[in-house]
Amino acid sequence: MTAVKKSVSVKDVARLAGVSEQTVSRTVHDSPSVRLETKERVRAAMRELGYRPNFAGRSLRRGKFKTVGVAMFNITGTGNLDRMEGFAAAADKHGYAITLTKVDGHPYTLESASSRMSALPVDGMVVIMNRMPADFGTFEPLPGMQTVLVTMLEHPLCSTVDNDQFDCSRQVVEYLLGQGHKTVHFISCPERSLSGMQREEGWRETLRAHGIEPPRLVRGDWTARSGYAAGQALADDPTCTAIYASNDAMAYGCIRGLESCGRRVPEDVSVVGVDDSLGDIVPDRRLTTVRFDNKRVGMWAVDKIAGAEGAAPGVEHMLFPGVLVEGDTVRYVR
Amino acid sequence: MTAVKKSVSVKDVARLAGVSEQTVSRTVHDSPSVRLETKERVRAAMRELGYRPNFAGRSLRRGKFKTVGVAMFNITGTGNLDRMEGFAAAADKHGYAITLTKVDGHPYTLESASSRMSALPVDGMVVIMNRMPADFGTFEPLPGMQTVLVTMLEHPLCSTVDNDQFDCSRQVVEYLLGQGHKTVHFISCPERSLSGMQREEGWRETLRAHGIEPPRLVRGDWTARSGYAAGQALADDPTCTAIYASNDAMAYGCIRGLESCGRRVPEDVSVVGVDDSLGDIVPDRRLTTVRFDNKRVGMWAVDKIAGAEGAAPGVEHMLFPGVLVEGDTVRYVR
DNA sequence: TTGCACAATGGCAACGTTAACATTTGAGCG
DNA sequence: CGCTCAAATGTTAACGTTGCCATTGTGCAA
Repeated sequence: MTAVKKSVSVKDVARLAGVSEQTVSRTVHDSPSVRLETKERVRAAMRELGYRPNFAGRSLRRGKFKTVGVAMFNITGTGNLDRMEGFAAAADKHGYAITLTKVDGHPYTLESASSRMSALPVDGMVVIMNRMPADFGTFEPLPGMQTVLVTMLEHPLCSTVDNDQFDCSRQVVEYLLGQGHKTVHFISCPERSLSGMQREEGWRETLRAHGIEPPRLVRGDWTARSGYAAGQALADDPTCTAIYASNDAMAYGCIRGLESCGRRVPEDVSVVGVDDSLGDIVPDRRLTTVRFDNKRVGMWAVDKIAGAEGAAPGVEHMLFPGVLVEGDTVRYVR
Repeated sequence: MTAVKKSVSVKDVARLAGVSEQTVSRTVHDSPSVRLETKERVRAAMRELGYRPNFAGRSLRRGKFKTVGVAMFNITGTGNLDRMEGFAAAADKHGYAITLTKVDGHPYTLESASSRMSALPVDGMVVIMNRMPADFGTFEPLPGMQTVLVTMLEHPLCSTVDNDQFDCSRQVVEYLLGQGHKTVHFISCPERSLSGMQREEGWRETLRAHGIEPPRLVRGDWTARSGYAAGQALADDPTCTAIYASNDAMAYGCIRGLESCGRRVPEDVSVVGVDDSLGDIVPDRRLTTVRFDNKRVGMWAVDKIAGAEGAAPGVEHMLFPGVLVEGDTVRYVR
């Protein structure tokens, strides 16, 4: 019946409860210096009017948003769901919210992500880097806006966090060498992928560190189909007894490709993947793979921003190692 | 050298440019009633001071946040990534941002999602419903907060949008019957999944509509492993010539399970899945499946909120049909 | 009785922005 | 030359909240 007032403010609550606006504010924040009885009266008034604090007024007054912005160049990508889970969990823990932004600006630059964020109500920002931004070297974060990059590359002005792709390859290669293999073949990925390139580099370096010249790699495109082709291409190479694929889909494709040429896994060839993404999809095999904790990466990024709380927080770089999970696709040789 | 001022406001820019604050504001919004020359001077001042508009001040003044909140009970779930892509894309289109919130409140209720959102700077909210909230029937959206539920169930007070799971099953069953099969077996999913239950209902109803009594279903748990078991369980049933699995992982598992018992797909048994999620993972088969456009669902939800722009927008219910994609796992019989 | 500490509450101002209205300026015209 | 009209710019107030300081009331020691 009554006209719907646009929004209920402390003033309305104060009037109804017969107290000052300040007392309402104090009640909202459960200050100890308000008598319990008064609080009750105020709370009743809030309930009756359906009061909910206005975020804009509060932020304006406090100069803080309690929100972390997440900029993604492309949202669909392995691990993003888990990372988001981590963002959301950490934000929740600190009483923060997450604001998501898709940066499909054609210039793939940190600057475009940053300027996109600058107009949003955020106290800090996280950028997920899948590829190499053109301005990585020169980028300066917005003053007062704590910026965390999700990447292995260290940045002088921004904190960074990521899975340790290099170490991942080291683990895999040394594991396979430890199983008696003389060398490890590699199925790589498109060259624009940062994490893929780091896996490739880790593979190469680790082999070299063991005095083994890396064999010619086979370039895939993340899909099982490309892995299948790679498997067929490697099937008649007698030196190929161990294959490391840059993700699980290619690893699985590779297995099927090898099998299509009469090579058995793991009897003839051992195969290892990365990502642990096949668990619920492939029923009859347990792929040996490396499992990353993307949720933890996401949590670290948000913790870094939300946990800082004013205290000037230094630039920090964090790498989380993956865990090699043994399945049934690797065999000890000789 | 100079002390860092906390934040640069219109006032500072106005002073430097020698104009009023209002003119600065007008310049920010590129109003045509400011002389080009003046605009240039103001813009120069903004650049020099590094001005960026304060979101809180703006929202407070306007009473709008230009932000849509997304509440998820669990972030990790099939299709969520695509839906988010849709949210972000639509938000972008309208100049909106997306605020993500994980509602892991133990009461699985719309009320808890709603109250979680009420403290955030959002103009409307989207709730992704995977299961049935306890208060679905009684829930009332916050006054002034347009609420969209992602679910097939229609709600009297909230707009809803989802993939048409019922129609999906109808398509699959009629397609298989059209291929000459006398009946269609079904591999279902955990009973708490709303979409799964709707697929199940669609399967049952469509068979009945064709005068066929649905055979006993096999209950799975979304994993390929459960599909594998289901395939083995159905392998020696001579009436079973067509199997419809509630997702692709189970469908693929089922195929392998059947094969492990000497039944060939599609020669002996036809298999259809749902989700089109195997494309990049399984190299040697093209599963016949139903493809949903989750991005479109996400876009619709955000469009509904961001596109309304004040005009009292009625409650609306939208279902998007999936598309049956023919692969090589179905065969015409007799 | 006075003075003092402390608990509870109120008043005021300011955060940054912009809608609404007010003012100035200059051009065009009879 | 006075008039109107429009373009360009300025002034004021208000959005909702909360930090700071002031005020009132109450019990207790001096």
